[in-house]
Amino acid sequence: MFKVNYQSRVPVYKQLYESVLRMVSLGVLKPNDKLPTVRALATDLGINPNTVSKAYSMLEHDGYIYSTAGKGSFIAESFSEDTATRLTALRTLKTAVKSSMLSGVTKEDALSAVEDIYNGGDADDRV
Amino acid sequence: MFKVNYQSRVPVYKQLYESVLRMVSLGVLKPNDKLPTVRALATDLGINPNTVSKAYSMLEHDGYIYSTAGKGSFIAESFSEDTATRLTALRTLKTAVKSSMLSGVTKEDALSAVEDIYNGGDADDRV
Amino acid sequence: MFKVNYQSRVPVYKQLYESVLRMVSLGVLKPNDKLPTVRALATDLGINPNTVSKAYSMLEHDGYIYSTAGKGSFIAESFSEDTATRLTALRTLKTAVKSSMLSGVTKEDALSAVEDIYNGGDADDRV
Amino acid sequence: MFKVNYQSRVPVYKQLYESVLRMVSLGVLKPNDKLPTVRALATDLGINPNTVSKAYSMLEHDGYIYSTAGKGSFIAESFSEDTATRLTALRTLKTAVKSSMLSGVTKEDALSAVEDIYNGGDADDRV
DNA sequence: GTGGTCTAGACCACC
DNA sequence: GTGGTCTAGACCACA
Repeated sequence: MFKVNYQSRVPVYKQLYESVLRMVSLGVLKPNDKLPTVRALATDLGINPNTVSKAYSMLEHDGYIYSTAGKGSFIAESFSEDTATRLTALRTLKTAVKSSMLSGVTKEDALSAVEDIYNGGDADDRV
Repeated sequence: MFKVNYQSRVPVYKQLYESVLRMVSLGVLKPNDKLPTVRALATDLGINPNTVSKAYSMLEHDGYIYSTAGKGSFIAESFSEDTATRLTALRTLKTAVKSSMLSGVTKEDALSAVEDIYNGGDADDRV
Repeated sequence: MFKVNYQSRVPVYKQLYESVLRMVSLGVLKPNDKLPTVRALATDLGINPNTVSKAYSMLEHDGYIYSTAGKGSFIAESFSEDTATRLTALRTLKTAVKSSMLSGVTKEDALSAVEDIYNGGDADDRV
Repeated sequence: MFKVNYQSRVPVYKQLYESVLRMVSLGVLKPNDKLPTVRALATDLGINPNTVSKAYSMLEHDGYIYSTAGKGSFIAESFSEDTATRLTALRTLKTAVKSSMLSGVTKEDALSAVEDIYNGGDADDRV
């Protein structure tokens, strides 16, 4: 269900964090669904339980899941598929903006690109 | 001229690296413009010269600036000269904007995302 | 395993950088092999950990190795995987050998030049 | 007659050093030919006389030129066009070997490439 | 004075 | 324990 890339520079706990967000945005996980226990997921992935615990703590801190001792961790009620999708989309967008900036795209061009799209312009239009 | 956020989890040298790129993207710095000397910028920002040096070294390694001992550091001519890559970057950005729009991201959020990045915001910050 | 020449004008970190590449070219190191830890190699060579770290950082930046905190540094899989570039490199080398032969370089000199480089000699040394 | 690239990472004095070698190998300068004076060349190129002086000192140290106070600097008698050509060719070869090594060419392949060429193999043969 | 390298020693995030 | 970052301070090559 969850996968981590050990060769990646991205910390494992962060990969787990984002995996949960992705699961919700894809509709695989829904509000009040139960997440695997820390130990189960740790042994399943062959990683340290501390790492899983760290990811869950961050998710709880950010209000995306809630945990109750003895029962487990669950997707927060407020964390619907829609909000998850919008959230991940916004993050992807930021990454795209950043890489375009690093490629020499000026701020004006970037802003007008956004305007263009939201005003009905087609992404495939010649620039 | 350059600013760094010491609270950020993003390394100072990386903030400097991107600041220079941003300056060029904003048109403040142009090819063959002289960058502040390593020591001057270090004392100006209140940081260690090594940290500035690290940023400059990386910029040079990546071909964005050129440095010569005894003279200083300068914006490379080839920087942002390649309009072809800039145009493809812009098209990639437009595609990203469009898909984010389809995922429910509002125009305001998209615009502020652009502002964030060009003002030094980090794409990796949790929303 | 790794050796550095402290007398050389070539920076130690660069010697290390090329040593790793040489090790792979010689077949001593293969993809996913673990490199010595930064601290271990530093004490082994009697140099500062920062210097080793600098070499490793550059190797990672250039995609030859990958490092993860808490685990170590490893030879990248993609390294020397690209036989195409290796073949073109070999053809370029042959052209260079031929033109040097036509310029009066003896076979012995050419062979010892190759030995020099692969044994750590620097191409920039004055002859 | 002499040119220097101020943007290059190669020190100016070294560019001058190699310029003289190239001039001899091209037959432009011959044994006992007079080199421009330090001051003349410095003002001509718009660089510091110390830099020219350094280049000349190295050339003299390596036996390629000789200087006599009050008269100037001259190409050494032993430094014929042939030796200059062979010298520069060997240096070019070393550079080529090094870059091929960095591209993943093994030592064996490099050595057999040399053998191939000197045994009559054509550089354009398929590898 | 300029950038480049290196040391010594510290703290942090990650596993 | 592992790599990553930063500081403080030193020396060198270059112009």
